[in-house]
Amino acid sequence: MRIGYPCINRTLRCKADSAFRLSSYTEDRLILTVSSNLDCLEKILAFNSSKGILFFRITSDLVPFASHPVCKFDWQSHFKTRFSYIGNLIRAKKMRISMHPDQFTLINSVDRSIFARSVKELVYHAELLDLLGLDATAKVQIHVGGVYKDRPGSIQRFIERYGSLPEPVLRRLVIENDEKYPLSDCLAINRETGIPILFDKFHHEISNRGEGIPESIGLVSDTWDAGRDGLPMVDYSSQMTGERRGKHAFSLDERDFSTFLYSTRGYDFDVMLELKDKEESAMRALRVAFKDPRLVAI
DNA sequence: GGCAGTCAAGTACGC
DNA sequence: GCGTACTTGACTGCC
Repeated sequence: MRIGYPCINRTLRCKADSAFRLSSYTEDRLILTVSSNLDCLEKILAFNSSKGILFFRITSDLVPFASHPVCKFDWQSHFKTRFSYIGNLIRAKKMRISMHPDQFTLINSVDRSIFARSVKELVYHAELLDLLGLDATAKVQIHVGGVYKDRPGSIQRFIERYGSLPEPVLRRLVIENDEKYPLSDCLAINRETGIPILFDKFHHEISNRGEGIPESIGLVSDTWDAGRDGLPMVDYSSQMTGERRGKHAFSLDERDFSTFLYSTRGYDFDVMLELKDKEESAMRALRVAFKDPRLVAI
């Protein structure tokens, strides 16, 4: 088990997700921004490694507009050495990496042009992880997509479109249960496609068909090929008290996390903490999990 | 230098 | 049909 957090580090005074407006796009601006983002990514990874945080989600903004038609620049070749260097660092420290394209990436959109743009976006994510030299255990997670007032039809469209995705995307893509498509739907999609399921504990608590947390972890674990995909990934958050249902908590609820660790003790997986205070919660989670035999030691 | 409007992309929901 | 949440900051133009 590795423990991690997504995209942003609040301790270090640097950002790996600096971006700029489309209207101010120039090749020079892109090079400057990506260069600075990569420097910061390296600093974050070094920080994480020193704290025993071995799981990290790299921001989709690392290369702004990478999948947009405005970007004609061969950033892949230009930054090849930098990517390779950072990838070596990740592998040397035995860190796990994921990425999460945002809500605009939709495999099952009824609009084919949205699907086409989504494929470009997925290819960008896969290329980035390829440039880092990471194997297929580095995953790209997405949601199943929209419902479009026809759940069975939208699931079927996902399955059909999935089959047409390029191989570099297929080897990394995983789906995540959410309010719209709970675990049972994801499992049905897995049976047709073989796509691994990333279990989101928080979304599962909001939308489920009565499956308990340990049972669910067991079910999703079977969708990951240990040799190729690595350990299952799990997104962890809890409800912010007194807020709208579905709002992520600001910080780790140590008691809830401790209960979660205990109840899932029969399974091994990597945990991504989706909490606002990022590395702060990750470091607290590591202290909570200190004696857990699953924890990967640094 | 500071302020406030605005920012690539989509869906779903409430009014 | 429109505004807003999702999620959040920070870019950018303007004073």
